[in-house]
Amino acid sequence: MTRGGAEMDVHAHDDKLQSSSDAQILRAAKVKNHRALIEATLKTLAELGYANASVSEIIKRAGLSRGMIHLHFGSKNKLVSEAAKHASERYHAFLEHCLERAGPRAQDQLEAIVKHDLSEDVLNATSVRVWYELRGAIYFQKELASFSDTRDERLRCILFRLFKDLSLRYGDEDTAKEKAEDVTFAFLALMEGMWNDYLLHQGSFQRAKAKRSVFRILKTLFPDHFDLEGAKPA
Amino acid sequence: MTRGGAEMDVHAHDDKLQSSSDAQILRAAKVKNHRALIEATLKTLAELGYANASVSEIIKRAGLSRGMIHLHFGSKNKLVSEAAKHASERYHAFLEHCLERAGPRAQDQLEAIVKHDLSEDVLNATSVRVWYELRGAIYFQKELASFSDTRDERLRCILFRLFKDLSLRYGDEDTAKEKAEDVTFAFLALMEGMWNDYLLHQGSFQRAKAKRSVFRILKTLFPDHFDLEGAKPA
DNA sequence: TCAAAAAATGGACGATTGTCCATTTATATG
DNA sequence: CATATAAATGGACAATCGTCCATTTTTTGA
Repeated sequence: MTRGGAEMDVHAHDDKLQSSSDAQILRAAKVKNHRALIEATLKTLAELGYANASVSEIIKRAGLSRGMIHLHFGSKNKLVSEAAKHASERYHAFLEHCLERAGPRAQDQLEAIVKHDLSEDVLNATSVRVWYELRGAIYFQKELASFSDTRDERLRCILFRLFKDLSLRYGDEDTAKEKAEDVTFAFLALMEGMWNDYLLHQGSFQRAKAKRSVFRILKTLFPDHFDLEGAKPA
Repeated sequence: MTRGGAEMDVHAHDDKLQSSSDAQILRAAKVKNHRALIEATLKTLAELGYANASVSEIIKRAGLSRGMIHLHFGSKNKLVSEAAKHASERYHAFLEHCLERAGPRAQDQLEAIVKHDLSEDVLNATSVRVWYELRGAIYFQKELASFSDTRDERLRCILFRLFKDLSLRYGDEDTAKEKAEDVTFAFLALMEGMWNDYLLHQGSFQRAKAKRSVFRILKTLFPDHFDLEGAKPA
């Protein structure tokens, strides 16, 4: 943290001779505007989509002037990257929070993940739209991949561990491992598919139905550990 | 079909006095160019995404001149709509073909749907990218929804019928219906999630693994009718 | 309090967007 | 073959894009 936090790194046209000491100075207004730009970017992505999220629309929502994007981030693409990073970190942090709050058993942790992914904090019009747009934009703005990739990989690892833990109660090591692999893959696809469905049918999407649907799959896979409401009580 | 096929409807600035008889004349070159524009649009969407699929890029791929889009479709948005319609119909037609070819049992039909959705004809870089881009674009080009909506609804009905058919072998009418509802919902989400995953990890995506994953879920739900390879033989 | 430094502004810039139309080219019919 | 009509062309057009920078405004420190 000697450099005062990476988030304050203003773009450097020639970053060979970064005038060291100056970087320490943090003015409150600057960091506020920095964040305002990121929030405005996410807002714009949600409201207009990546294709229509222009500099003009972003600064309009941020209530700042045109030059601020170049000043703070160097380019619009880099701003979008920072916004993606921010959104990813926020998702991740909330997920960790939910996992910590939940019980220690594998089925409790899994229930927490399902309920997290279908909660109004995560599955809402803004977040899901942003997620969809940024995902699509990875294709022609490769650096966006890094954020979602690390997060997805971490979630995948957690899920695999939990599913393997449960699967071992139903069979031997080898079959449990194979089962856990398949179920992890399917579970991730299932949750992402739910997000897609939410995006497409925001008016008629029913959280309760979605939840019951997921838990029915889990109940069928692990009948001793789940029912249609979630993890079975101890 | 008296008007020579709706696809030849050139935009009409004032369509009050459509000079009837002229519409009959179909020149081969015209319909060819019409199709070329639609194919070029899909190609551009796949290669550059919705955000970068400009008129210039589309006509470059079609090998035609700038004015053709306005001449044939009236506007770029209408061209994109027609392209979406075309892609949707192609998907639908191929699915129906697969269903007809498959055996009559519910498990055979379901196996056909899974294999169709994960086949190289459907799950390929071009088609999936186009699907993703058009889906996202629905948000700010509402008319795009109509095509995917009707198709999705039809698929949903087919799936529900098949799943209910199977579920009845495992329980009474009421529980079977509820199970079928949940499974239909989950199955659709699962397949869409697979498409998402394919899009994001085209390099490492494994069809076989995806297929096994889906069939494992189906096997767990309907153990008498599926194994890890697909429908159980008779 | 006042010069120096940092931060923010808003317009200029060339490039590109989608739309449209005056021409040109190709085809069909008398 | 000549003429009418359909089809295709490619540039003009205003609007908007992202980038950048000469200014102005604000804050800092002696």
